[in-house]
Amino acid sequence: MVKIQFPDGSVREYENGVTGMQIAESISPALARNVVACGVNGETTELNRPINEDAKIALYRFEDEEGKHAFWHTSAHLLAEALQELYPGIQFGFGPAIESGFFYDVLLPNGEMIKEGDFKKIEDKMLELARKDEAVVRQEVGKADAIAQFAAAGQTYKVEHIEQDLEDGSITTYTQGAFTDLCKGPHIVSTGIIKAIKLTSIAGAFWRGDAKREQMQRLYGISFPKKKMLDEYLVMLEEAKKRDHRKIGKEMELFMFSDRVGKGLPIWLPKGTDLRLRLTDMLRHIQKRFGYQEVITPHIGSKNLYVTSGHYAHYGKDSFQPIHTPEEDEEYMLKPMNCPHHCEVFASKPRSYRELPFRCAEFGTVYRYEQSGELHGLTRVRSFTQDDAHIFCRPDQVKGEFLRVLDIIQAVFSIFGFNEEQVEFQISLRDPKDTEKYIGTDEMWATAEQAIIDACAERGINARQETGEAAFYGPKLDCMVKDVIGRRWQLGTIQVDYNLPMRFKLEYTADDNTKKVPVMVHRAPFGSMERFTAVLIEHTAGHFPLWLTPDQVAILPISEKYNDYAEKVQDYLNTVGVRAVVDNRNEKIGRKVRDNEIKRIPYMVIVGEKEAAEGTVAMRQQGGGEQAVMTMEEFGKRINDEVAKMLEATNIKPRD
RNA sequence: GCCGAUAUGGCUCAGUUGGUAGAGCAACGCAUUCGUAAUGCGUGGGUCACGAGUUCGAGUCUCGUUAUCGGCUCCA
Repeated sequence: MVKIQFPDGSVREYENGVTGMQIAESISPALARNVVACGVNGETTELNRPINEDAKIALYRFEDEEGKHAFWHTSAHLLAEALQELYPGIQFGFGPAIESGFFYDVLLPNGEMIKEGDFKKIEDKMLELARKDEAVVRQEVGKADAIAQFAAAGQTYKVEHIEQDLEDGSITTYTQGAFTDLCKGPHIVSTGIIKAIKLTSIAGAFWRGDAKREQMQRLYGISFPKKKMLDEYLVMLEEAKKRDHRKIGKEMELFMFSDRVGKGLPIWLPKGTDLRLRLTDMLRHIQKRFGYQEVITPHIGSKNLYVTSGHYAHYGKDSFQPIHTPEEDEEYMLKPMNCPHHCEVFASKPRSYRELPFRCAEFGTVYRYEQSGELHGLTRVRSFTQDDAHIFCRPDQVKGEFLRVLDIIQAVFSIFGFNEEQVEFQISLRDPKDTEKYIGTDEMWATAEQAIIDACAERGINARQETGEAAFYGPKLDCMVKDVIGRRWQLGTIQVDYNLPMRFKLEYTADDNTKKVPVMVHRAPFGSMERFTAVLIEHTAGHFPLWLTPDQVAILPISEKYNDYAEKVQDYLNTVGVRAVVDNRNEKIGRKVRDNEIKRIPYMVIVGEKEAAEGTVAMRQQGGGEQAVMTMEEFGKRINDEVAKMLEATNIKPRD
């Protein structure tokens, strides 16, 4: 017989050979919620593996999302249990499982602080407790009892949480050993299968995310059922860090920051600029085919412009403050967005319904005062260039315009090989219960929201819908991607706006000769050149596609005797539009190959006596791929053909 | 902005309990003139982020400033 104790304390018996799945099916749904998976005697196993006598079952399957959640959630409790022993009087906040690992928010008494140097001690204590293999026991408690219980334990944050957020009848606690936590579960059955633990970092976190409340210490950690899995995780993390755009940006000399210029102000170096201009040209080419008209507007604007637009009232504190010119008593701001300028472009002459939609595009550089602690490489900066455009159209044209923008996004993502797993879309809708917060009529909102939903559906985009996330002026669609270590960054956004056209009193003459207010659609499909480049660097690990990469070909002479021929080849290639550099250092060919491999140049051509005599080059593909000998003309054509083929996809036209 | 950590030649990093800086790579020079992931020898290069303080003496200890990193908060 197999005797199994469950999280609620109950014990059941099963025949030998019963599988984890059969056990899960035999118990009540409420209990099964806690039966995430199973492991036997500390060894992980699949749910369908037979379980034999004397098995002490721990419910666990790590690969399963919910299994990870429970495993890491219990690990968070284990952390708290260890901390409680090590630091009497410690206060606990929240301690959930997260995407990779877990954290616990804590506050030591008397202003004491946990330091990174304490990690080893804490990890050891956690492992010591885990080895006791304590059962995790679930218990339902009434609200009054729960408050009394945690008040007695001195847990004021837990008490506050119960009092303010929890309802009587829905409160449960989980106990392992001497530690009891307020928690809704689920958990693994016992702590014994937690075999490898690593505390990863410590950070400040405000209680309830409120910057006005106490700041607690947030301890991050990760745990695994096997030491080997932890090692693999750490190796994976190291590998990911090698793709960090900040590291590669430095290695490839793409961009830099200077303390003297100022934090958050990126400087694009020659190679990075070269790449960015090519990227901009590609987007520009596509936009032209989609009927956008490009404009250029100043980097500053009168403060009144932003007062009119309403941005000053809403976001003034997040902008660089107005510059006062005492001579003429004027105030100017660095432009935090391009929309007001573009409204003025629309208003520059009377508009007819016949010329709508009017699509006004600009690679517009904007300046925003981001909090210093929030700056991050190229992904969060204080000066950046949006691939911005504002579309002025009739309400019935909104859906069509969304479809056209989605066509652009999908085309560009496919050019770079982004797939659905890497890109997430979110539709932000208004909260219909809180209509006061939003401007515009119910009908306008319904039309616009339905237009976004339908447009996504038509283009096969699986978008998450978030109610209450819309801007006060209209619904929007955002596009998110993850960086190397799983942080999410927003790239593109498409937003419907009923507000600005009214504030700027924009109008067009309709077919019935009445004046009507256009709808404005903001769109920046890739967000900013900075963020998009950062994502591209991490996505490609610096191995940019041939058409985009700064140096396409490295020419390696076998010895200095062939430097002249190498330069001749370079001249020819540059003439036919191929970007080639010569490595004329006095080094052996093996060394040159190695160095240029590390520099991530897609093609090398090696030239020596034979090639110089015959006018040929010995091609080598990056990564030790294809090798072949051909004339320099053939090689130039090959590169150009390959580039042309890659860029064919940019010759798209709107489908509707 | 808040919490914590970090700051040493162009890059990556050593530097023991405070005794006045070191390696590898890169750069430069010489030799070599080489056939697909590191040829050898040599040379130059650092106010140890910046500013105060403690001390006979500070890269090392203390305080402040700046920047960066990890989070929190924020993100038009």
